[in-house]
This record gives sequence, structure tokens and C-alpha cells, in this order.
Amino acid sequence: MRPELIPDIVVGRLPRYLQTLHKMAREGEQTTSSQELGAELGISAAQIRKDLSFFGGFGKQGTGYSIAYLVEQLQEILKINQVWDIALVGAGNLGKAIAQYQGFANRGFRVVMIFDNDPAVVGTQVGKFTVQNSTEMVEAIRKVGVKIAMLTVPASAAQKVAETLVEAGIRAILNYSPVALNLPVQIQVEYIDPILQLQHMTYYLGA
Amino acid sequence: MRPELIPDIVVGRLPRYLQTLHKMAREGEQTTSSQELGAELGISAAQIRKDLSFFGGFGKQGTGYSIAYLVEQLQEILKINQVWDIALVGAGNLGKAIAQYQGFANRGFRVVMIFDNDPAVVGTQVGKFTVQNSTEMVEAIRKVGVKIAMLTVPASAAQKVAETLVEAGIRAILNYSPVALNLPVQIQVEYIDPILQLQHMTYYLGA
DNA sequence: CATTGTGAACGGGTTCACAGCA
DNA sequence: TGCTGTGAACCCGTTCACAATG
Repeated sequence: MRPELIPDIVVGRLPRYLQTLHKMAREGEQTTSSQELGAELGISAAQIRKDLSFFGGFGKQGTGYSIAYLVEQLQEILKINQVWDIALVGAGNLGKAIAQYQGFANRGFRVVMIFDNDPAVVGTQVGKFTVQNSTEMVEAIRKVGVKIAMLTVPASAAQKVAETLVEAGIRAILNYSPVALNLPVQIQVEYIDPILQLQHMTYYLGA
Repeated sequence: MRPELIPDIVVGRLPRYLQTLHKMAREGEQTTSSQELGAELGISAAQIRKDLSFFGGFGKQGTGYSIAYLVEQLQEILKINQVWDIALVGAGNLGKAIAQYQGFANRGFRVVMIFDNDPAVVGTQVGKFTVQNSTEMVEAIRKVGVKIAMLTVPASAAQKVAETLVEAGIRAILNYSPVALNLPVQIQVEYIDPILQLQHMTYYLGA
């Protein structure tokens, strides 16, 4: 399967399918249908079938999909049938909260190092990590071969830090800073800015 | 202008335009063009012009857009030429970090109350707020007339709490819990789940 | 003369509808 | 019979291209 032939928007829905399949599994279900999965997610059944068909036939006519099997297949497609190490940059309130978040483990990720450039913060303990100095960042990331970073630094520092991360060999960045990053195209970048989403919603709120 | 006639995807881009316009203003620029704005955001100039044209002609041929004026217009369109109160539900690590985040104020929002159902947490201080008991939630939200909530409770509790929020008069929810919410269509819901975004990116990471 | 605003062309994602199969 | 997988039709968002204009 050639990854670049599959619409990015389709890839982006797979994690959501996985999320809901996990929930169904927790509730003891063995099997589901495109109909049921779609209802849960607010997506049409046809779209789910079409999306999955890009990767192969995972279902059985008349019966639907085995949840366990589909979970396994999606994990393989998304390459999360392994655990990815993450470097966290920025040990402010948000960074600390993320470092201690328990939900990464069983979804394919774990934070393995945390950096900050504030001397008052470097050396302090956050969960089970000691905050390292940003000056050691490139070397530490290279050494362990970490490929994914989360960025929780002030907006003014984000672009610079991101460039350093790329230099260190990072290939995917989840950016919590409220600025658009300008990086080589081959670097994967996703953004989290709650305010953008709040502003989107207020458009629809009368008064 | 009839809000429902404008593609939702267009509305979703306006906050990003605003974000970049603010940045340009901070850097001392007075004027910009669809070209420049697009380059900054990785969006085509034509799309930006088309998006803005849904709402009116904000630019001048030959010159471009006055940044200050466009910011003002976008704020009005998004209804953030006012400050929206937010109720935060869930005072765990993430909730606490959000409550103390300084970036809401000048972008149209402020957290005004925070709730939790854990007796060990209720009554404690988070930034300048005292965590209130969830049992008081409906009344407190109704009384102040808060319309927006952020949800940072465990996945298992999210649906139930969301329903209670709707009952209290909440009309928009920013959900940090990793579950799809099932609510009346007129309720605005946006999701933040970093793991979905990480999983999206790993698809493109070889090995 | 640079840049907007916009109708028309285009392209790609979604939905439809049904053949195929357990 | 129920539900999947999929080609075709459809629809809607993006890009194109240019007239309009400060």
C-alpha cells in the first residue's frame, strides 16, 4: 500500500475509528458494523467502508467487523503497534501536565525526556523525569533517536526551538504554541490551540 | 450575513487568519496581502481572498488589507469583540494547567469557574479560583449565564458531565476527554485529543 | 501596476446504489 | 437476509484567471 496515494483526510479519521473501537471493546462488544461505528462518530456508514477499503477488506458481509481484528489492523496501518518515544520541550504548567498524563501508554506513545531553558526549572523533577537543559537537547534526542516532539514553549520561542528539533532529527512535531511553524515539508506538524477552536465555536453562538 | 450559508470550513480558517494578523501587528506591520498572509499560513492567496469575500470586501486593490481593520472585522465576525466566560470542569493536572494559562485574555476568553467532583480537590485553590463542587455546577453556570465549557474529566465521565452542562445552559463544549460526545446538534462541540494527532503523524513516519 | 473580488473551471472527497457474499 | 466493498454520480471546496480599481 502506497501511503502517499491515500488521502490525508482519510488517514486523519483512522485514529478516531480506533478510539471508538477501543471504547466498544471496553464495553465488551466483539463485533461492529460501519453503521454502528458511524452513528457513534457522526460519520456516514458509506464513508467508513470507503475509508477502510483503501487498506483492504477487513469486514465480513452480513456480519460486519471483528473489533479486535480491526483494532489490530488500524494499529498496524498507523504504525502504533509499537511504542513511540516523545521528547517534550517546555516545562511550564502545560508541559508538566502533559508529562504526567497517563493516557499515552496504551495508545502507542510515551514521553521519555523533558527540556526547558529556564535555569530555575532545569533539574527539577516532573513526574518521573528530571527536566534537562535545552542546551543538551540536540545531543540527547540524537542519542536516543527520538523522532517525535511536543512543543509547549512560548509563542515567541516556538519557531527557533522547532528548527533545533529538526536539526536533532525530529520528524514529527505536535505544536501547542499559538503560531504557525515554518519547517521543511517532510516534517510532520500538527497544531493544538484551544483558542482557535473556541473562536470557531463562538461564530455560531448568537449574541 | 446568514451564518449557516457560509461553509464551516471557511469559518474554521478565520481564527487562523486572526492569529497570524496579530503576529504581524506585533511585528509592527500595518498592511498585508492575501499573498503574504497565505505564505505565512501555507494557504493559497486565492483561498484567503475567497474566504474573506464571503463576509465582504475588506481590502483595497493594489494595496492589500489594513491589518488593524481586518483584525477588527474578523473579531466581529467571530463574535470575539467581547470576552466570553468559560466554565472549566475537571481540576486534574490538565485542568489546573489550563486554568492558569495566561493566553486566553487577549483573544476573547476567560475562565471564570472551575469544578471537580473529588472531595480532596474541592475547595483547593487553583490560580485565583477555588475549585467548586460539581454538585453546584448547574446552578452556578445558570446563575452567571456561562455559555462555554471546557471538559477535562476522565473519558468514562465525559458523556454524563457533558449532558449536565447542556442542561445548565452551556452551548459550546471544548472536550479534552478522548471520547466522542453525543449531544443535541445545536450544541457546538470541538475536540482536543493529542493522541489522535500523534497517530495521524506516525502514519507518515517510516519504520 | 499591484492586488482585490469573483464567476467559471476543476478536482477530489462524499454519497449513492447495488453487486457480491457470508 | 444483512452488511461489506466499490464504481459511478454527485457535490462542494479550491484554484484559476481576469476584470475592476485605488
